[in-house]
Amino acid sequence: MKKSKAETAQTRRGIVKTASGDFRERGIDATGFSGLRGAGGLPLGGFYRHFESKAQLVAEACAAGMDSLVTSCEAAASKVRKNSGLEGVLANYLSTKHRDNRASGCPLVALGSELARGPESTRSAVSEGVIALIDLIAQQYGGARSKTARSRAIVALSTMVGALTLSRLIVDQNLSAAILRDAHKHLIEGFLSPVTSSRARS
Amino acid sequence: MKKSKAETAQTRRGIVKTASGDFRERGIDATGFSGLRGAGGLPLGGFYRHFESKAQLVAEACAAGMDSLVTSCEAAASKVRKNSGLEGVLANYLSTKHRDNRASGCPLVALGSELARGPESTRSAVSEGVIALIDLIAQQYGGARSKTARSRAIVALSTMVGALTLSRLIVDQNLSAAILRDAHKHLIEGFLSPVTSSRARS
DNA sequence: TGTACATCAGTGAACGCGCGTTCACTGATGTAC
DNA sequence: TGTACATCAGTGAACGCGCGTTCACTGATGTAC
Repeated sequence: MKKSKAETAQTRRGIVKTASGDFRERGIDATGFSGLRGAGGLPLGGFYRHFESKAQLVAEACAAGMDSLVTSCEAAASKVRKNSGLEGVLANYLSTKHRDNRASGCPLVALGSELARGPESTRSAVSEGVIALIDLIAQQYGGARSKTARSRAIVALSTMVGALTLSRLIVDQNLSAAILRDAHKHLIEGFLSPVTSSRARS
Repeated sequence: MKKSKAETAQTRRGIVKTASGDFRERGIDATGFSGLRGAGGLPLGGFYRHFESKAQLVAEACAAGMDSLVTSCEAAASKVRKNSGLEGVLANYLSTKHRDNRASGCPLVALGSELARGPESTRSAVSEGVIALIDLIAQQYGGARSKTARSRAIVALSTMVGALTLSRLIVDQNLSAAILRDAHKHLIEGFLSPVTSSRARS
């Protein structure tokens, strides 16, 4: 039974959305079609009416995941006004809540090592998201065009990704939480004291 | 045909060693027994004379990978004398050579997202390695006992892991290299200017 | 030290299972006239 | 606007494949006496 164009588009969007969460939750390789079947429980075969292959779904799901991360960071950045947007972004990203919610969290951390081995189609979609994040953070540091602001943003994003990665695999819950706390504190302090470090060079 | 105890131990070590590299190169899930077969090309069945399951091999291979990372960082830290050990560690870790050699590189980055979903047996082995790395870096910052040195070490390791992760998946080679460069520069500058940031707090 | 036997590392075929993908089929949707 | 037909989203069984694991078997090693 054929569905209307509107229904078809909705089915497709549902598949991408649920797959995006499923991949982050359980990993790409480890998630089979039986594990995802999007909105309405579409069976195995119908999948190929919407996507050429699993690889194509992976690419779209990763792109969607990065989009939603960028969107939520933008929202967090604009909500906080007393300090700066960075505080809002960090409070979300470097939280135990984020650490414990893989499915709706940062795809870079949830899928990082799988993505690095993935096809370029996926990696280029994710790369665009990374660049958008760098731009967003650089804006908090004084402007997406400024070279130093971009460098600081790159380092900040690296610290965020690394800290969340480590906090997810460390068994000791105290250390896991300390990693998030230390990274948060460091980035905020570094943000409040502009250009201190390079002056102190020997 | 039974082998001598010495030969048996050597076979086992060979399996763990090659598996450790193979897992980092292609991922744990994606590497089947046909893909690894350690020293001497041991066939599928013989594997179970040495290990209870694939999971056990994974845990041992990850532990071995972390051991070799810690060892190589210790060596790098003690080689450099003019600046400090940190410079040596960073020069190795945040290099394009490390980025392009997954099989012999940092397991945290090569397997990070897979490890986070893995069993506790694997994660606790890796956690020990992380703690050893934090200790090693904290020593460069002034002592593994000092609380601030440990915090700085945690942040530094986070930045290292995140920067390498990002540099591996970014498609644009210029940006990929810039990420490593920026992280390296930031950590060295931060190292040379102790305790600047917290004083500048508003 | 020499002999008899138990151990167990290595061999390679076989197992069930879930994967990604293909297929013929269905019937409502959308289009041509 | 009404009818006739082509399109194609969804269905569910089936495909080949490689996975992790098990198995009966082999023969040299290591041990008991």
